[in-house]
Amino acid sequence: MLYEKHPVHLTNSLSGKKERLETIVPGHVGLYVCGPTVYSDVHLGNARTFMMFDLITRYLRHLGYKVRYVRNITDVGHLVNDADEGEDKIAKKARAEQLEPMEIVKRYTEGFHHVMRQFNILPPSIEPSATGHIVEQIEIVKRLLENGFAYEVNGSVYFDVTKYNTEHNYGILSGRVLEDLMESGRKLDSQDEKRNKVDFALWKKASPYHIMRWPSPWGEGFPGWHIECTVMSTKYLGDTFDIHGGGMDLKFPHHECEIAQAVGANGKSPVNYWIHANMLTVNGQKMSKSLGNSFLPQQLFDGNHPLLDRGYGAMPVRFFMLQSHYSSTLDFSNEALGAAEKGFKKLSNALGIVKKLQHPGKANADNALTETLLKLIDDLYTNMSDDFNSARTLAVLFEMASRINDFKSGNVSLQTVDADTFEQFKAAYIGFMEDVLGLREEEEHNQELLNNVIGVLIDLRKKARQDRNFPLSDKIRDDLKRMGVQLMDGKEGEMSYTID
RNA sequence: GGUCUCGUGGCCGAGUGGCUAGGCAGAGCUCUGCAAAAGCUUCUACAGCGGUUCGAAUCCGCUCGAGACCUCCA
Repeated sequence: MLYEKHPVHLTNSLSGKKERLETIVPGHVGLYVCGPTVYSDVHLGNARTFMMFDLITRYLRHLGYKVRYVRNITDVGHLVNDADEGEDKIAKKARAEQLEPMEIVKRYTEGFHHVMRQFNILPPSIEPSATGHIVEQIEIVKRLLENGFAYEVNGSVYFDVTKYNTEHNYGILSGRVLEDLMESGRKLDSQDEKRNKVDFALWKKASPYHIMRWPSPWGEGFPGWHIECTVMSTKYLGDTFDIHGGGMDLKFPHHECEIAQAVGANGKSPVNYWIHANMLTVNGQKMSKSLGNSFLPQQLFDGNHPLLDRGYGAMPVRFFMLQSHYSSTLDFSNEALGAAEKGFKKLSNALGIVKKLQHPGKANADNALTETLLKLIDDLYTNMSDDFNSARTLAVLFEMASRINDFKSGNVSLQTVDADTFEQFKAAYIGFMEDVLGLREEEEHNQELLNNVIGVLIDLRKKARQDRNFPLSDKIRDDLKRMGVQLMDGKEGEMSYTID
């Protein structure tokens, strides 16, 4: 198997070190990634994280692993803002728009899926939703109460972090020290039900006007902010599974709480390898809604945003993101995207070329060249297996693209490589471009481009007709017709067209 | 304030102590009716100061600068 030949090493956030991937069941990988909260549009920064885990999944599968990829949809928990401030605004707005929560969930889930498709991000194997697992969440809260790591107050249940920390290590992932956490930050409100401010909600009692509510042993309420991930990950992947991923900003408290909940309930550490994707930044600052520097993928495609000089295609953007390592911050800029666009075009052109290249069969192989080509193929795996280094992998692909261009132009004859080597080379280039990196040829003939192209032909035809060069004008019309574009002449010499 | 990360050439970005990252941009050349594409050649680095080492962008310390988390955030 390829994964035996090219064992994967990945940086485990738990240890901070690069470790060799040893899966629980040989040949299988259980992967859980925290999905979006579907109460607003996903922005470009969000998309980056999902793209990075798409890359990881694609590569693991390419190596021959059977990957069960679970990515949730959070549709209850921190949706309705019941924080200290501002809850009235949201409640008012929801009422004003007269929307059911599920209508909102549906709208943004579909929007999210649409964005995923645009970036060629493959769907997960399982996409569970928090509201579909209320029963399981209640069960695990019960177990935490039984095990003494939770307490009930007025119909709400909280996780007892201090108690947990006497037996386990709260902070094992994020490096936080409980005493420090107790000292910093805001103080415990006198009305607060928590015993300590570090405690977090497992189940919240629903206020009379709270719209999302379910019956529970503690009265009507809704689940807390972290419990859904613990439930959905362990339900589908087991009490201990291989890899858990998410954005860097979820490391604390979200992932730390997940560990505490799982350990508290099941008595074992839930995850062997934690992977955190870093943030997309704009002018050095994290892209986020609250800072007002975020934009939506659609705005990126249209160029419809003050930060954008113009629009960019989804594939060049994907290429742009793959040029940096998932664990590094990536700074967005028009200049960088413009450069990426050109770089991507180069690789994309070579992809189109290599697909058409046919080896003549006979060969007088040049050993040095053969070795070089085989080495390049090997480098693809070496770099991807080294913590999914897509940036280095792209560098290898650029080198391969140069070779492809040489074959195409005849600078280097295809006969200097034997057919088998060439087929391997070809398959590797196509495979890594399309299957592993998820980069496909730009073929989205957008309507505007097509219009303009046909416009040029129409102008030529008009000129030809004026010159009474009818053989040419007829050729243009006939050739286009064969492609399904019907030109129609109007009375005043204007032309229109239809496409089949 | 606490914890942590980062600072690479005009721009973006890889870099596991010793070997060219790569892309974009710039310069020259080849090819080309003109372009484009492609090919060849080429220039510009490692925030600063110390230290460890035969040798450091890479390890250690300090200084300066930027950022992330500590509240929902991918």
